[in-house]
Amino acid sequence: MPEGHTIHRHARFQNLLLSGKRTASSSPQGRFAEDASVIDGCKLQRVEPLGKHLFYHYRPGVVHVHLGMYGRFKKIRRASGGWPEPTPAVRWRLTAPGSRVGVDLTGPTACELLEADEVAAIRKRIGVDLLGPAAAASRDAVRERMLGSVTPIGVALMDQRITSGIGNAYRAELLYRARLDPRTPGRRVDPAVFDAMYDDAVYLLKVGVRHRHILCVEPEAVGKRGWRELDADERFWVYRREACRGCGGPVEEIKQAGRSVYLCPREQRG
DNA sequence: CGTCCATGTCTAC
DNA sequence: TAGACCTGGACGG
Repeated sequence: MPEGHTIHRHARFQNLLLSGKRTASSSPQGRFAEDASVIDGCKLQRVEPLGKHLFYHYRPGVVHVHLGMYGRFKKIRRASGGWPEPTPAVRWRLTAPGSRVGVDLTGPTACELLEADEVAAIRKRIGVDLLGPAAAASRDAVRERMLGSVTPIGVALMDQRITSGIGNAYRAELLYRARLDPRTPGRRVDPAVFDAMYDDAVYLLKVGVRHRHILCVEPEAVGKRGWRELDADERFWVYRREACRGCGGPVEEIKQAGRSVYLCPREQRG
């Protein structure tokens, strides 16, 4: 489930597990084998999340990981007989000799060892990380950019060059929670509505990091007392739903930049 | 077993 | 704007 919350959660966990340690790297699947051999046995200094990207800082270089649509990490545990046999699809196995836990990465769009200038080029094209330290202070600048344009707000929210971390599910849910039609041109969006939606994005992403799922429905709205109690089908107001959880009306599916956006035409206005 | 679909992004036409 | 990348879960037979 790789939107920004997933990436930050992986970074947090993997930092606790592996940072500051000499780590073993291998590529059972083979496509990362050459790069893995360069960093095998080197100390992992830090795992840095940036939007939907991860940077693994080593002395010889930086491993850049992007999960894309299919990528996932799986926790592995060392038993008495050693580490479990990797499936043939494991692109990167990362473990620390002293630890009982490691990770297997499968299916990423990117898993590559980069030089400093290549990392800098990626940073340059990634906008404000809504889960990063500059999120709150960047609201004015992001509002200027999105509301100073005719680009539909639903398209702008997904543009990782402006803000990073929001994916297709959060986009639909943020727009519903703001009662905003995705097709509304940026310059016609009410600034106060935008500010509330921006703060909501930061809030929901944090909820997602904490609870490991995209959760967009306040528990009280479905008669629950906590986020952890939400069932899988109670997480969304409109995303991939037939009926709007709010008003019960039909959810409309439209395409923006090639991706489906779900909205409640009764409640969301431009 | 097969087919379809997906929370993402890049690239070629 | 379509195709490519690449994996796994849901579902049908």
